[in-house]
Amino acid sequence: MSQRPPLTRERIIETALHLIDGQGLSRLTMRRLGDALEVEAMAIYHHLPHGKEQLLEQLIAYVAAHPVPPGAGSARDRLRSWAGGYRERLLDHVGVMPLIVTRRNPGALAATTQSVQDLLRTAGRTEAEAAVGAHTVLGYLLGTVALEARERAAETTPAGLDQDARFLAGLDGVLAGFA
Amino acid sequence: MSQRPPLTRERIIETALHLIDGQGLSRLTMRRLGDALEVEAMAIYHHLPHGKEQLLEQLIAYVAAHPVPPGAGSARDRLRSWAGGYRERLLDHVGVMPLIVTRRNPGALAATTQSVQDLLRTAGRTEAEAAVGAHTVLGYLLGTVALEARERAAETTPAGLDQDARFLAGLDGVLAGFA
DNA sequence: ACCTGAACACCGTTCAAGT
DNA sequence: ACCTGAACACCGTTCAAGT
Repeated sequence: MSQRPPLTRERIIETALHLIDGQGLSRLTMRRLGDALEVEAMAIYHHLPHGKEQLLEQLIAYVAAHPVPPGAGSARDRLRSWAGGYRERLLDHVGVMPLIVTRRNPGALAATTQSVQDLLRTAGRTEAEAAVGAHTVLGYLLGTVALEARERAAETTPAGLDQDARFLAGLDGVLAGFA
Repeated sequence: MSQRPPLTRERIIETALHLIDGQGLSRLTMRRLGDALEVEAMAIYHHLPHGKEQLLEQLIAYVAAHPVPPGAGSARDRLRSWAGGYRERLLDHVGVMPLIVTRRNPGALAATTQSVQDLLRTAGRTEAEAAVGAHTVLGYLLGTVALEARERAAETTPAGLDQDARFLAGLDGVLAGFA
């Protein structure tokens, strides 16, 4: 009785993410992850033969993959709402931010970057402009989330500072230059 | 003979940084750091009583502290050359980028951010504009360096992509909105 | 004051063995 | 095929001891 669901890659990754969100990246260990999955740590290696390194790569892919969805509207409007959603996703999983900044799994952001670049291209920008624009928007997004996470950790956020408003104001400034 | 220089906090931190630059963050261990300092690992605790956590905090402070220097010229020119130098510094020590994105030592960027904000303020911006501008420029800088580091790790950088030129083009777009 | 040596709890991973 | 148990090398850290 108390059958546990079968061990799959997806369940491993989701459980690992849940563990990071709750206890922080430094407390994600193979042994603790095994406990959370109700399995011995060594069982994980059967599904992720390259061990923890592969697990971290999967986590990066899982969180970082967030391409611009198809849709109507101006490029600027679509980027604004896409960026807002991406930011929320990253803030929900701040614990994996240090992983994204690592050089592990360098292709994980490719699809996301490409989707922004394609959108700008469709909106009439040259290839070069679109490349610079996508890189700038994504750079702003990642960097700004990192800064916000630090502020929240500090608990010294100046009274009345509205992170949401500041993010949107900064984003509009960036988009004004590139979209 | 072969006297070794006295063990100091500064020497510990610089040696740790050298170790990260050469072998990567994951290979920075107290024992290896001790070896590099020609000392037992436990000796480090006499200078950094809070151990590795404190060491990492010091590394963040050491690399992230890069305020805009005093000088003449337009706000935009001063920010351009400051940002270029900061980017080089971060790329020279990419191994610590994941630490900066952690919520450790959240005050480490305060002086740097403040210096940008002051510069914008002096250049005639309102307090609110300066706050948004400083946050946006610093966010762009950190995020963009993280993306560049990932591209370099991938070795799949599209032929002919000039990271320097793209950085400057993106920076000019950002500065156009805020400085 | 400054450093060492031994010890402890914990980590990622290998490998043979179980079912 | 899927999971376990024991073992190995390594880690951060404590603490008593040396000088």
